[in-house]
Amino acid sequence: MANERYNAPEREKHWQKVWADAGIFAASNDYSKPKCYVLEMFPYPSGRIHMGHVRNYTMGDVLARYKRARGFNVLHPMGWDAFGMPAENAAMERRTHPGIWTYDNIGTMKAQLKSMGLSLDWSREFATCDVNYYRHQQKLFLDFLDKGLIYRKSSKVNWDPVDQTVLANEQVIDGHGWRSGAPVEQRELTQWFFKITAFADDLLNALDTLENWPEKVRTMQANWIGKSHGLLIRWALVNAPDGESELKVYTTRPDTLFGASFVAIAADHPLAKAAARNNPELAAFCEECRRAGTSVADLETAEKKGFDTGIIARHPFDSSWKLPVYVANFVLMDYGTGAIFGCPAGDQRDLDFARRYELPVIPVVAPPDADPATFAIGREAYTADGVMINSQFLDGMDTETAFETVANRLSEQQLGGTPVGTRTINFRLRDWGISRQRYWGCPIPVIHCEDCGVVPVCDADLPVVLPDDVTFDNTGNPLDRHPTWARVDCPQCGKPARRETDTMDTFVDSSWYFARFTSPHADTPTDIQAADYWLPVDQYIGGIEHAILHLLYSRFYARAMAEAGHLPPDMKEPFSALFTQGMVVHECYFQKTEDGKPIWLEPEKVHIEGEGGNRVATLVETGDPVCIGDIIKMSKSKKNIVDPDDIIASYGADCARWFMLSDSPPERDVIWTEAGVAGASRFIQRIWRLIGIVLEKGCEHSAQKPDTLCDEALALRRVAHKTVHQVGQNIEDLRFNVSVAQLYEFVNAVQSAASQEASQKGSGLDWAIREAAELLIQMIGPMMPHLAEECWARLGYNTLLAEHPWPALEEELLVDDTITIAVQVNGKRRGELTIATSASRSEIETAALKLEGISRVLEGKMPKKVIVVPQRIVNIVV
RNA sequence: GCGGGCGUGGUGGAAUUGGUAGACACGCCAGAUUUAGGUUCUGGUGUCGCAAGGCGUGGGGGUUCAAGUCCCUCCGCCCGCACCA
Repeated sequence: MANERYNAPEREKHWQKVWADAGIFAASNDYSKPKCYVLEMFPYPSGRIHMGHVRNYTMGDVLARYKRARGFNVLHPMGWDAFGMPAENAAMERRTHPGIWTYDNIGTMKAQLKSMGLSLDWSREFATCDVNYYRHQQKLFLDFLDKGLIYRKSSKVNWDPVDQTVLANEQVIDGHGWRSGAPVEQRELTQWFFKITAFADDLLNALDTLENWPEKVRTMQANWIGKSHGLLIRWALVNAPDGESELKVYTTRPDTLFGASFVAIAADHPLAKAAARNNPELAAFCEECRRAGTSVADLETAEKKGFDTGIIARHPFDSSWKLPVYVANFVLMDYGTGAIFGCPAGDQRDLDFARRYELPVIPVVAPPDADPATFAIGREAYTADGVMINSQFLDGMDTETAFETVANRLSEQQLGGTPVGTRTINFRLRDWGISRQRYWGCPIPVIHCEDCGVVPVCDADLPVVLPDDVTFDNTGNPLDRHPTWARVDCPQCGKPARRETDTMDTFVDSSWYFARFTSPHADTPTDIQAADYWLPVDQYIGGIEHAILHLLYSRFYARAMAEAGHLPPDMKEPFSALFTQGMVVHECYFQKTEDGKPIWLEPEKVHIEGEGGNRVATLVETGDPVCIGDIIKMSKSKKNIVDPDDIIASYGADCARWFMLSDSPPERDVIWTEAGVAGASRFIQRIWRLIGIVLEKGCEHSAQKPDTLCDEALALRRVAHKTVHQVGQNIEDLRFNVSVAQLYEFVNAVQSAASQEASQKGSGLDWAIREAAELLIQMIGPMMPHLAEECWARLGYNTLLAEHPWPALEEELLVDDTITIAVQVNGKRRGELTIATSASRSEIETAALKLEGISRVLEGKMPKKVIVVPQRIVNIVV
């Protein structure tokens, strides 16, 4: 028996069935138990799972299994982020329905996830395209609308004229639609918006409370929210069209007001539009501005250009000081007021602009160490703080004082009966436009009536169900083309009216799924008691690519849901800890065509020999040479993909899981290699053999702990219990790679103890080896659950390891009687000292000075100083 | 430009948060066993040196009894945002 290999694929299926039949991974509704909610970002059902999923879900599963063993009531659910454009595109290509494609994929991927042996509570599974999910999303929409958290406005959108749909900014590539390739147009459309800006300050401030989030994500969100303190200044205008008398300008640098040499407005600014009506040249310039500037490359190379409108602005502190008003291509309509005052000395863009149009450059802030009399601006603006110069009553002040002084003066100064300057806080964050002209999304539950306007669908009429009889043989939104679906009577006046045919952005679906998992079958969106118990998510795990959108939207949703009574009132942050895992990367292989273009090759088609820089790749079939490319993220286009199914079928899920946890720290990219998988597989067989050896030793499952233990036995117990302690701690800290290393080390220790022939009866070594083996199996349980379960049974247990508590530590074994520490002379290691752990400083010092190697180095010299850090180190200074 | 991160053997990476640098794994070398099939076992493996011993965590400088870890500075790489007034 012991010589047989462990047949992972076969035994894994067995244990998966046993777990499923026992139903042990369903979260309990016993709210008196301590809870732990472990969640990995749910997948989009694109077709098949990939190695990124394997890594993500393995990490979550290790934590879930570990927490369960530690006595927590664990919620570890899974679902599907199932609405979205790919399903519609697939429907168009395959002449099928998006729902059929989506649910097919879910079926496939669910089977794949099950083959990984994840401890998921499948009883809570849902897809966001299930009516029973999106009906509640519609209810949330209506309640948010009622609370004033949703509004409708006309806004500019990216419009793909071929696909007849709105595109998100991410879907516009170099000014062209990512799918159709058509030049994207800007269109004014009336859209629904979520008032995320109402929470801007809270979303920013609360970032400080998210201690268990990566610093990077918090910074990215803070930058995205983009809070700034400034002053709104009203400039009096002369010669403006339509008798316009003033222009509002937002600035964060009112201190530089005396350095102003022009005013600039965005091409879309109402004043610009008004001025352009009687000025074809200006109109053409504005049009040019609108067209440019979609791609990153454009922005980098774009020169600062402007057009003098002929309008004059009067300086707030001196009405005789007249500044030209330009339309400028670098002023954005949707930030601040769409208008700036240009201070060339203090802003690089303004300086570039001023040099081009030969406008004055007046230095107003001098560096603290510069001579104010001679300080001048050359090619670079001075943007840092300093001392005010050339600024009348501000001269000599520091930047901050000057800011305050200007703000105070302008708030007292009047223009047309109201203050010229108002202190303002400005955010970069925009409200979230959620209208999409697509079919495969959650219908927005409102009705448009000619008489009553926008009328919300009554609660009783929910859900607004997507019609199944739609066609995808044309572009645009199939809901618009449906003959009857949109026709409905107005709930208020009863006259014929029309349903909203836009659907919600799919980011809405994923903004509250974590809350729905806490009561997936409730008749209301959430069950407050369940939500109160389970939320927040204790550990959320997913990719960094969601650092802003998904994670910010979810934080907004938690607040909005609390306000609408769907979450406990004090619930704000949905995810108390966030972990962003690295990608799975793989070498890519290619051959070159005659014109030098690469033809990418699947890894299994390539054979590699040699090592390091001498590696040679050839085509398996023909032996033709193959080029080895970079190590990059697994992707279909580069074909550097390894299919999880293939690995699980030949090596088993435990092997894939173990490899994913080994070596690379979880936040860093992991390189998938054949050698690494083989190593993991060898380790599985090694554990299997080790258990065989332990069983042969003959120590019974039920054997009592002997009264006396030999030194070897005691030493093994010490190692075992220390390892249990450390592996547990490292799992909690998500340092899986370190846990893995400790387990390797432990297996080495157990194996070497087990191979000792000297273990006589009565020494207790047999018993200690048996204990160590059982502890080993319990420790690998969260990581390689099938192998562990199999070994657990082999060791004589007829209970499930998956239900077994984490081993209890014997604290006294964590501390050794003796310890070996380094002895340094002048900071260089010259010897080692093994001494009682409890030894005093003077005992350690005496023993260290007596060491042979030390006295030789000292050559009789008297030490000047001896530093003793008990249990750490001795350093003798001569 | 702004922000975040990283730099340790041939490779992935450890290092109790200032205390024996290179744990563990991969790879490689030598030997043993078996030699059909991702074998197994033993030993070695930072570097220079026959050795004693030097030198070693991107470079340089500093603090300290002691620095991979802290400070300054320079270099290199990766990621995110980007005309944000």
